[in-house]
Amino acid sequence: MSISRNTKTVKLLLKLFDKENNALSVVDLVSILSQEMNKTTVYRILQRLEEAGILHSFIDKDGLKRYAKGDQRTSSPGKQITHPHFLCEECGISTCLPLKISTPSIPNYVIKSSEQLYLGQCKDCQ
Amino acid sequence: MSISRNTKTVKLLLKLFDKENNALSVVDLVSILSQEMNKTTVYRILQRLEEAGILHSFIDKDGLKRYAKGDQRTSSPGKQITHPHFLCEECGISTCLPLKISTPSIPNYVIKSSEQLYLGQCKDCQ
DNA sequence: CTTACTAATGCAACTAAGTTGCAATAATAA
DNA sequence: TTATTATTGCAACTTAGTTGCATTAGTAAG
Repeated sequence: MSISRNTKTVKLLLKLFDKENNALSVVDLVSILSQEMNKTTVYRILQRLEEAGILHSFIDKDGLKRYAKGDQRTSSPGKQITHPHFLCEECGISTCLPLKISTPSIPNYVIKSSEQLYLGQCKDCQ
Repeated sequence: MSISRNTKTVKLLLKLFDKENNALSVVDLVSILSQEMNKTTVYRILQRLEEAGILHSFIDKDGLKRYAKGDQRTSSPGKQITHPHFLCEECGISTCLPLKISTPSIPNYVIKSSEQLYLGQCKDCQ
């Protein structure tokens, strides 16, 4: 499923993520795009881009939602192609980590997906 | 470091967590204790209990803060005794998982701690 | 190219989580 | 018993995110 209408605002957000390799918080995106579109529009487009599998999201250490490029939807129920995220405690930059996640098997629990956030220092902050 | 004053409200929260083995959201705690204390007090006591190493916290899937029994403070800088948490997508119950977390080593990144949330079904919801 | 349909947008008002300042209260130590 | 000061309650505030609705603008059909 792709986005049904290729509007000016959708194009702007796609262009922004085209050259952005980090995970951006919605708050940042609203701020960056404040001259170009309404905050409600930012929220709604991000939601659609995630449903379309163009972006994926996660909650960071502060409870803020962040978006990054790539698909993380459930392809088949209970199986999620997921990866950990990194958040630099110094500069606040956040990235996707290209690692496979091995889901542990725990008695009495059925684990369907996971959210993993690693905290520390990025390359530039060491 | 322990809590400096053993007030009525602190006792109530300690008693609540004494018989509670799950991780409770602050929102739930404020609601449960609404007759006994002000929501600001709940927030502040939870913060102090975490600083004292009596409780630890994490952010759940919805970006809400949850608290559970036990210490998760950094004993020595860069070393955190941490464990994953589980959140049942059916009933919303959340627990600590008694698992060791193996921190991956990734080139260019210094990883100091991690937050791991597993989602799925708990024993009662299968 | 024009028209009709309706997804998408902007705006204002709202909800909900969490925070802050300050005066009043109540643990605790002396 | 008193003095000190940590803690509390309250009200007002901040901020992330949502909702309803009228207006606008993609898109497909003719």
